[in-house]
Amino acid sequence: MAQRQMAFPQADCSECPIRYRAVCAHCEGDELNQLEAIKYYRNYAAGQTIVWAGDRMDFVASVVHGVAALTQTMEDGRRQMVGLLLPSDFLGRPNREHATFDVTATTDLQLCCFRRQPFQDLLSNTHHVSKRLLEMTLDELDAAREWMLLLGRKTAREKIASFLSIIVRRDATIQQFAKGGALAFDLPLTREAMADYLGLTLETVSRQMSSLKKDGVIRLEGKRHIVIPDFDALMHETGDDSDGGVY
Amino acid sequence: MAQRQMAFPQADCSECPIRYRAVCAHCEGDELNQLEAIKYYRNYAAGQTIVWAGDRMDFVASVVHGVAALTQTMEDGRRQMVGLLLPSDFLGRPNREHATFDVTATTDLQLCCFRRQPFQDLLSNTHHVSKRLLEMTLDELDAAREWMLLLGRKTAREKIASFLSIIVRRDATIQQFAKGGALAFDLPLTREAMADYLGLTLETVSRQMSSLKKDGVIRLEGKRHIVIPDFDALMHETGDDSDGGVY
DNA sequence: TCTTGACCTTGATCTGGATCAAGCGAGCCC
DNA sequence: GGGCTCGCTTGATCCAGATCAAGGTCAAGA
Repeated sequence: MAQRQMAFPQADCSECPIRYRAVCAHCEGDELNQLEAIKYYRNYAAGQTIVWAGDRMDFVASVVHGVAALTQTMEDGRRQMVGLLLPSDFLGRPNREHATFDVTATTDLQLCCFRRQPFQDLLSNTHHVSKRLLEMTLDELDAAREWMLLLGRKTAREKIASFLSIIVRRDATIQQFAKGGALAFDLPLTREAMADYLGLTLETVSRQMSSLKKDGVIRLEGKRHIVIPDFDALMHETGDDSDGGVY
Repeated sequence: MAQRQMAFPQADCSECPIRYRAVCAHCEGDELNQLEAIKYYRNYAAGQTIVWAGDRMDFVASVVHGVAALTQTMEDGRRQMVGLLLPSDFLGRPNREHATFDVTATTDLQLCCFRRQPFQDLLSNTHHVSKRLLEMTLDELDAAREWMLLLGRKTAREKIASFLSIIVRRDATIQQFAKGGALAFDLPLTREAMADYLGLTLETVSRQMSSLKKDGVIRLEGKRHIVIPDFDALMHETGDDSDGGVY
């Protein structure tokens, strides 16, 4: 546990002109050209909606930088985030014309889009792309199941600690400092978006952040900048098995 | 809404000797022989554990009949169900040696198992099997996200109503009666397992079932047999959009 | 027939997080 | 500079669902 091993995802792939490691890591020659031909970039400002649930969606995409959220909203306004997309994550579902969830940019965001129909054609012909996509989908399913445990059974404090540790583990930009392995990063979400992620209200999020701060588990520099002096101490607050889980 | 269309999954595939529609629906000749060669059946009694999280798992499987549950348990005993497998559902993850979650039979259960390594080999060579598996995994991910909304934002009453409607929609054995379209079925889960599914305690499950009964939304014949006189009335209790959702 | 134990129901009470409400600080526009 | 608005914090109060506790039902087995 002392020498924690973290797998930082790489948003860019230096050999790949598409800069989209997730899909094209093993593409070569003709396949790359095909992907190049159907790709284009799109930029969104923080807070902008990319698609609404039910909208026609004529592309699939990969996050280049920034953060996007999938959310569901009930008729009376109750909202639940159901997906958080960080750089290199995949957005959209092949063989589905309409979006199932609202997608919004929670920070400034760049997407690398592929037109859906030709992308699907490529999928049919290129086995390793669909294998990769299956792998990614299975990983997302595992993440969703962890998230379900969080939503169903964890306390507010455990939810906050778990959320912070998830961000730390997934965000490639987080710097690992020398002294004592303290971690520092900016939250990519408002308190309200965190509440939607965790199934809480924004007031409870704020209170629990203050409480973790008071207890020295985190430091807050400004509203968004977090310093974690001792990652193990944070993990201890998550309620998860202490031994790092999967072996 | 009056003439509700339900897609009942078919557990058996009459043309398919493997009786496993989900995977082999479009397999022919040699592929079928390959699947036949690596398949075997296993039976479990209600309550039995199939694998523990972390156990080595040398097979993948399809549910032939009965119901299985994937659950996660925290150190202090809090439990959350994260998957519910009905007939024709798929169990196990290709390219993963060890189970991530506990798997238990919640009713008497028969699995059609395939040895994992040769199944993976088949996946690599047979495009339509891996395409089918991707499709199934994406469906499961969508289901998991609905489930997250339920866990994070719904009230106890809405959770129970949603659970019942999910069972009705997914269970192929449910009889549709002539008069008024009333539905009747046996719950495949104990109150405790329902609580684990919904992120509640078993007492709250029991109380809300009684409440729905008192209000005439459901009838309870014995502990487990449910009659739903008016499916729309039940749907109205779920908190979901009334118009059936996806279009 | 009686006992046992698994499941389930119901009542009384407690509490974590929701809700309602006020105020703060920092950018931004006039 | 003054006034806004947005994001956030903090306090007071409330309540849905948890917890604690008792008892009911039914099937299996002695």
